[in-house]
Amino acid sequence: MKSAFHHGDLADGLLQAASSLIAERASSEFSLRELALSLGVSHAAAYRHFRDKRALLGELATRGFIALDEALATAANGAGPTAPERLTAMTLAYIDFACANAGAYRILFHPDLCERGDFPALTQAAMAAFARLEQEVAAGQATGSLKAELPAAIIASALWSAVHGYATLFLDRQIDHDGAAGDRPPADKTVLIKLLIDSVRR
Amino acid sequence: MKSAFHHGDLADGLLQAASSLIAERASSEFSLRELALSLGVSHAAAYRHFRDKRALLGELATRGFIALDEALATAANGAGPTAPERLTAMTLAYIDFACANAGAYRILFHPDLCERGDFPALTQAAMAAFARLEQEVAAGQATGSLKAELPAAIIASALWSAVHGYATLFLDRQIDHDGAAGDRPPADKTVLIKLLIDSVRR
DNA sequence: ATTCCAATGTTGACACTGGTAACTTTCCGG
DNA sequence: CCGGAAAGTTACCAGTGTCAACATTGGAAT
Repeated sequence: MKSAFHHGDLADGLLQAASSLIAERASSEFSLRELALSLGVSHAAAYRHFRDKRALLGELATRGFIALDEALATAANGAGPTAPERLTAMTLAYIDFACANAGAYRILFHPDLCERGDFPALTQAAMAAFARLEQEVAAGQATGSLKAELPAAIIASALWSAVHGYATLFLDRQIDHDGAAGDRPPADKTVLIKLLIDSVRR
Repeated sequence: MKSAFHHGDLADGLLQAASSLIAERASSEFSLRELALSLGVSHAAAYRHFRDKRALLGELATRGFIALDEALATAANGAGPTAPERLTAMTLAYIDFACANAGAYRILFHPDLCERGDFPALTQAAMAAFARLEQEVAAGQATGSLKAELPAAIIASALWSAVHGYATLFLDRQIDHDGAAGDRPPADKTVLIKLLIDSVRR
């Protein structure tokens, strides 16, 4: 037992509690005080472990990007060998991850975290997930199954834009892919992905 | 002089002040109190004109969608007659609008406004902007310049997803299309749009 | 074992926020 | 001219992030 007299590992406890909260309410908003209360600890205890609320958000986002990266890796590993197959699986997994973890996904792009450089680990985790996508594109270009006129990074960011847009529009209830709701446009992630992959195929 | 003994038209004044604030700080966050203060009015005066802060946000978002719709209309009108040309102009205008009006664009998708039905005017404005895009797609299908296998609405929402994703990633500083910044992926809106339009072309 | 210290946690405050109730001022229609 | 509705004010409430001052704990050095 390495530490902790009163709680155990409050830093991790806070992160866990925050994860649960944002998962159950599908929103990225919570207060430090309710977090502390739910752990039976005083409202200021968190400040022994995080400089700010932003710092906690940053750590949460870092873990989120790592989880997202793992989901992408799993999808790619479970798919066939060709780049179009693998990219189809990855983009689909991306959208599914976002929809299944609404609160967590929103935190990845929390406005308070958009100043790059404040949280190096976060930047690194985000870049790692992107690099996985970019590398898959580059591999496809090398094999000849994808267009090679454009840099892999530019193609990858175009793919990212599309799936990110779909995910956020869906989470914000601006589009719908379920039953017929007349008050918002219909959408289809399969169609989006098919159009995307076809547009980069050789 | 139609009315207003103390201020003139506080409802509109508040909306204007909010617009200025979010424009200059490129963020969608502001407090009702600073709004009131900047108009030389007490902090509770706003509640004579808006039930909530949400109501003010809703009105702001409604105006934002209308402005966006106008930007799309202008772009389409200034473009050539073929659907690919027009859609290229519209998607480009969409991204430029978002980047030029960061705060306003964020408000369009503010989490507090995602419950559809709370603000009918907002839903209607958002649907009108989407309808303009969808109609352009449908026109292209009718002329034979765009693929006709898929419903126009599904194609339109795919286009929307892509440009929305690009815009939000850019506003959140997750991608960059300016000089070489090593800490975020490079992107190119022109490439994205070209890929998109080619993927729906016949 | 005793002592000391750094890590951890608590209490109480501060400024700020959105929101409400009760009161006052102003204007307009009868 | 006057009464009531509209518009604005003051005073308050609960909740938030944050900080400083204090208390407690456990392990390390003696």
